[in-house]
Amino acid sequence: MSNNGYKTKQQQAILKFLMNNQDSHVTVSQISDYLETENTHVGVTTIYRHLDKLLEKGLVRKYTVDGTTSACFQYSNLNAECKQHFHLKCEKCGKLIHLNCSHAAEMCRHIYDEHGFGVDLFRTVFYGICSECSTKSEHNKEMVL
Amino acid sequence: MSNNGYKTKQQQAILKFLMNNQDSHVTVSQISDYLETENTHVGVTTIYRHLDKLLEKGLVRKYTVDGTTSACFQYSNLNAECKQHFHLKCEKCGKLIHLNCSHAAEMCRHIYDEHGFGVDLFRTVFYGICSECSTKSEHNKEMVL
DNA sequence: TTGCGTGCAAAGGTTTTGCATGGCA
DNA sequence: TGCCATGCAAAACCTTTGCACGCAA
Repeated sequence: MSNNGYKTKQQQAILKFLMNNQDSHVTVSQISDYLETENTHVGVTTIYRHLDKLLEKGLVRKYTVDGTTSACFQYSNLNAECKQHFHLKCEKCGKLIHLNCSHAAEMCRHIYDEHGFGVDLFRTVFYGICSECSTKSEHNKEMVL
Repeated sequence: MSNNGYKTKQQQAILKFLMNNQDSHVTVSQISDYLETENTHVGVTTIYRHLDKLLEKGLVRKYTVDGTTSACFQYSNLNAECKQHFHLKCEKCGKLIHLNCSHAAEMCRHIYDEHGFGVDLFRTVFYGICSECSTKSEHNKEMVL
């Protein structure tokens, strides 16, 4: 069944990098480039394969960001709790926030009860600007509606 | 300033197809294939260029769906109202629902007031299963939590 | 030793770019 | 006529696959 497979240097390096960057999303080439600077060459093929495994395990999330063409990945230990709260993602700094909020949960129930739509909390992400970024850029307010 | 550019056959054909399929998202190759069956050949380059323009104008939305590799586009006249309501997208049939719901608006305000996060309603999409699809597939219920 | 993990090269796709030609206004 | 629009080919990317070799257990 190969529950976890072998423990290899490459696997550890990738996972370590992802965990050190939980606050932001990274692309495959960013992972590759970074590891290169650490004198730890890992082929992109290997990176893709590990990300696939991590996705299956629910340890990373995969995003497609606005104008970019390549996929972004972000470490996020998706456990049972993540089915019950929302995810907010800052469009500025990329931070992922796990929001435990009864208001949100209630609204979800409302949408299901009244509008018949079953929201997939695993998949749904709220995009916007986090509090830090919005105070940081008071001068050039962009899209904070 | 080329506010709208020229009106061409290709442009009209693409827009017409998108408007006739507002309920679902389509890929560039689907657009191309369809136009081919209509004996209206339009190069993919042209399709990409028009979609870019339509995106800028806010007349279409761009998605990346689950396991697929190519981008999906969907006609959706984003007007001022769309800044004030939520968008629900069915993962099964692709339908896009504009949800005017005071509960949702209230929750948004709550998230901003209490959690300091300014939700970007233009960008945010709720993924899930719509009422029709959920009743349709009662037997193999998948991810309606 | 066994079999998964790795990395290279190549393939497969999607999207973009350059450039000559076509067509709207 | 003046420009933008178009389409082909090629380039540029991103991602996946095949296969031989490496390495953990």
